[in-house]
Amino acid sequence: MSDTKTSSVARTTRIDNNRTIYKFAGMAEDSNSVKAVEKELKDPGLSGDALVVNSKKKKAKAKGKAKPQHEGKEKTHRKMKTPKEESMDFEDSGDRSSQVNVKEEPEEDPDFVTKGNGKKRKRKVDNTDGPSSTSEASLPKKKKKKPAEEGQENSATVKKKFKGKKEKVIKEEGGRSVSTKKKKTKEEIETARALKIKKKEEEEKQRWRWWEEEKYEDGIKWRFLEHKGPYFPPEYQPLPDDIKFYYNGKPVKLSLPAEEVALFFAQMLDHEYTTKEVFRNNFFRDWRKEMTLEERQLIMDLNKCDFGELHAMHKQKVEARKNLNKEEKLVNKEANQKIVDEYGYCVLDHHRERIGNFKIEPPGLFRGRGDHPKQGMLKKRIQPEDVIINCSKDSRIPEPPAGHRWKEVRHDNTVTWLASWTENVQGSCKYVMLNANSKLKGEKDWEKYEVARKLKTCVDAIRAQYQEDLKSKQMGTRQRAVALYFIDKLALRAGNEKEEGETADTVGCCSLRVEHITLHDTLDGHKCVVEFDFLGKDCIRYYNKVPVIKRVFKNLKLFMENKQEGDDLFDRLNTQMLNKHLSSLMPGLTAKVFRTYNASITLQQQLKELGNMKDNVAEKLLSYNRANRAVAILCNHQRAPPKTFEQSMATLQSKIDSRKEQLDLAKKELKQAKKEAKGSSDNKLLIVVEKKKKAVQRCEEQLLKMEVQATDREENKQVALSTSKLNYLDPRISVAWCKNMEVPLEKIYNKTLRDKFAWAIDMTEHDFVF
DNA sequence: GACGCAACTTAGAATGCTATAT
DNA sequence: ATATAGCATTCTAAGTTGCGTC
Repeated sequence: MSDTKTSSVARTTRIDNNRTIYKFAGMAEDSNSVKAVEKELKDPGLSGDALVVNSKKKKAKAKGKAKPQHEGKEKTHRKMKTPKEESMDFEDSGDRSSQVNVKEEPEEDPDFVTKGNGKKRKRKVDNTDGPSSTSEASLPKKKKKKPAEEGQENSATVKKKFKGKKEKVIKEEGGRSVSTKKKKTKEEIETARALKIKKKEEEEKQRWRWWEEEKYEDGIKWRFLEHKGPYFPPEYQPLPDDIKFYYNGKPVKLSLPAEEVALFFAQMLDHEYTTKEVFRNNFFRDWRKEMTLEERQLIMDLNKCDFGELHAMHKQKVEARKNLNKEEKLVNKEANQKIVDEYGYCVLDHHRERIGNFKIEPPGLFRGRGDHPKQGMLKKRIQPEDVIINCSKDSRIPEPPAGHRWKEVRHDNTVTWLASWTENVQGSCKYVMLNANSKLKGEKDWEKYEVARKLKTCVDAIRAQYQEDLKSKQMGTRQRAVALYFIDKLALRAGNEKEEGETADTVGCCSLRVEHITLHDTLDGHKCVVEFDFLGKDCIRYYNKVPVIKRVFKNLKLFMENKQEGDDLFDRLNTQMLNKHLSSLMPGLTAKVFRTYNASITLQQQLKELGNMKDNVAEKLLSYNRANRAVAILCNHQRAPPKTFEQSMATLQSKIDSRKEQLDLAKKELKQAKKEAKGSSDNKLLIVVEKKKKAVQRCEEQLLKMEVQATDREENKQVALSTSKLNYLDPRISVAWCKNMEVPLEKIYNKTLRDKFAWAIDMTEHDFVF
């Protein structure tokens, strides 16, 4: 809501991004040719009795979900997040219709055509069956590794260690000559580099190249699994005697369980959560359950509770931890490392694999997103007696903490989890699973992208089909077609039904309700515009105005007939039906595959459009980020603008300004020098001219770099790039792009990402096409 | 076929760490 | 030398999907 302020720079680019997105995302519109429109006009449409009956029939939901949730126009109350910018607004939508031809592109993509069928086919045979294939052809080409090449990354850490040493030396030897120091540093840097390279090589050698192995038969996830069990958080430490809780102004010594929960609340006092009515009520109810009878009789009103001292103590502790000196921090770090070494790894089929979340979640107050009805409830401490262990029969069974036992030890190799427990707030299962760089996760990820690539081969047929289905006599089929149109065009999530009162009120495609869309016959000169406004996953607002094809528009009108706020838009459709239909069109196809597919294909297309080999690395990276951003906007990946955003933008701008002045000065000097050198053959003067020229050039380069950075940052203000990078973009597209553009991969993938996508980095050649 | 649960992926916020500016 | 911006990592909530059960 506060976003109208967005600067023109950001706005322009965003619109650009949208525009490009729609080039492909609107493909469904393509066939909205004159003919199609004419046909539609002739469409007898909704005269069928069945349809009318259907539309009136209330969905037989056991939970009776379709009750209006808000009287009148209270809609805005649910909007927890800043709206998606007006960028999704109109100017750009004009382009959508004008992009009609471009939208066909994937099929006619020069890449696919010019590369020749043979090659393309071969690639398909090679890769499309991906991780699930056991054929030799599917094995990635072996590559010589070049560990030295990537040697950069750890230098920082190693260097730092040596820096510490250096300082010591200087201190001890006081006035030693500068040259000695420098020499030493150089040597050290050399050693550091060597060390780093070695480490890297070591790491590479240790890496399990599972993608070169055969896949297990269906359903089997491992043959051998051994681990130490999860790590439990430390027991509660009682408050020191001088820290007191007050009720109604009088100090009250709480029982241990009540005190622990009180501290949970006190720790959060700076957070907005603790001011919310729902949070406070839930907390208070659960807190009282932990109290002794006397406590419960005394403490009747949360407003009379004074957590001030507990809060202050907590803040002090945080501060103290921050202010630890180097040695103390190192001690802590080593202690943590020890825990990781002991509990953070498991052995899976002869390989040591990192566990993703080996720590049991500590107790605390539940922090749901948005208006969660359960926010503030007590999340209880998990005991070993709550935990199920999963491992090999013939492995060393993990020992429960002293005096405890496990809830159960099982040996189920059709699942990937090592431990699980049931969480008390929502009653759902929590799992300990492997890290993203593990075989189990990586293989699945690879498979995901292969399914998305397979969709590419049949997406046209599927689109044609749902276009056709828009005219179906069956209401359910029509609804399915419209939903699919949204999912494909707008990358909406499937939208499962949710139990009312258990979670925040959020929706996806299939669970859209009539109040979430507004139909405009015309809006700002566009016809058939659908205005979306709803809260999606994590209560992130989705706001978008989209022109749709006429048939979709007409159907939407029909679906909304005789309905009121709170009623489902697609009352004859749910995600199961939708997915069942999809899987009949292509094995493995589900609603979310469209998100993966559209995200990846957008990236590939954007990279092709934006990239310019002549650009310098900074500009290339800006292009990459823009392509990435186009995807993030499509998928509605938002983030809260960084707290320091305005300020950091201002500092950057002032830097740019001062650099500009410098540049002006340098230019003047160059002019002057040229003047002086003119006619003269004095070598010295010529040299001066050259020098000045270089200075100007340098200035220009730096200025450009900063300006690029400023643009990038501005455009990124509330767009989260990481989510799509991590979950939606086929890494092979990025790897191939880096190879083609001669950009070091480290510039776009950090260490974690490189680790996660090791399979892609290893197998991708420059000619990879999604 | 509704329902609920199990298992797994996707998500943004919170926190931690490091490189860089001052 | 220290502060801090910004990236990386951790955390865990919130989705999707498939399956078994009645």
